[in-house]
Amino acid sequence: MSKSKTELTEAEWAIIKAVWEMEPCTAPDIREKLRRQTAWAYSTVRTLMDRMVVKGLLAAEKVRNLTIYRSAVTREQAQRGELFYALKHAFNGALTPMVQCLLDTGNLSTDELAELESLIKAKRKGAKKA
Amino acid sequence: MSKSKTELTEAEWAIIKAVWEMEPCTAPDIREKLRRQTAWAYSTVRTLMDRMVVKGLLAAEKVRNLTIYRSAVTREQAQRGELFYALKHAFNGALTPMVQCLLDTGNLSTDELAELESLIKAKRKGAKKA
DNA sequence: TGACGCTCTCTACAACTGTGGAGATATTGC
DNA sequence: GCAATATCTCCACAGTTGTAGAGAGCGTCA
Repeated sequence: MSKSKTELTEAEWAIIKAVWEMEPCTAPDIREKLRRQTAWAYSTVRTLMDRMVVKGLLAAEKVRNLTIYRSAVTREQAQRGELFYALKHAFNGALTPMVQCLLDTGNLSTDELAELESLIKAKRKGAKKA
Repeated sequence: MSKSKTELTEAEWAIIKAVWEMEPCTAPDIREKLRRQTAWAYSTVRTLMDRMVVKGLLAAEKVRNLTIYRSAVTREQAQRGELFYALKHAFNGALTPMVQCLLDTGNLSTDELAELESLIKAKRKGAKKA
C-alpha cells in the first residue's frame, strides 16, 4: 500500500486539487473553480479529467447525462509521488541533502525552523521504540 | 540569481548527472557512461543532449568534428528546480508539511534524524543574526 | 413546441518527449 | 590512397500533454 507511482503534471495538479476540495463534482464545477487561474475551455477541462480517469487519478461515474468525478488518489499519495520523484532523481534518494537544500533556499522564519525541529524530535522519539 | 525555472525529465536527469561527472565530454562518452542503465542508441543520446542545449541545460561547443558538451546549470540549480516544483504543486508552497511528509514516509534512521536536527539547529543559529 | 442553456461527445492539432535508423564525414593506421 | 572506425547530421515516428472548436442531446420555461 502506497507503491502507486503517482506523478502529476502541472495541469493535473490544478485539476486534482480542485477535485479534492469539491468532490464529488462535475467538469463544469471544476472549470468554474479554476476560472481565475486558468480560464480553460470546458473541453480542455473535460479532456484533462478524462485522461486522468484513464490514468487512475480520478474516478468517473455517469448519472443521467452528468459525469460525476471523484479523486482516486489521496492528497498524501500524490504528494509522496512528487516528493519521491524529486528525491530519487535530483538527490539520488539521499534525504539529508534534500532537506539541506530546502533549508538553504527556502526563506524559513525562525518559527518555522523551530517547528521543523520539533517535528524531528517527535519522530526520533517515535522511532526509538519501533 | 537563481530564478532559472529548471525542470528536468527522467531522461534529462540521467544525462545531466552523467555530464556533471564527466564534463567536458562528448555524446559517445555519455552514451558509454549510461550503457548499463539505458542502452540508448547514439542518436537517442545525441538528440536528448541537443535538445537540452536548446533548453539551456547544457552548453555545446564544436571542436573539429567533435561536439563537446558541458553542463549549463549546476547540480544545485537543478535540484532546487525539482524541489520547488514539488513544493509548489504538491504542497502549495508550504514547507513544513513537505518535511512532515518526508519524515512520515522515508525510513529514516535515528542517525539521519539526528543529522537533520543539527542541520536545523545550525540554520536557526545563522538565521538569528541575518 | 420551440428556443435557451447546460453538459456531453468527438475530433483535431501543435509542442514536447522518448527512441532510433540511414547515411554522410572525418581520422587514422597501414 | 584506402579501408576501418568513430562521429556526426537528418529525419522519422509514436505517445503524451495542453488546448479547444463544432455540434448533438436533453431539460425547462414560456
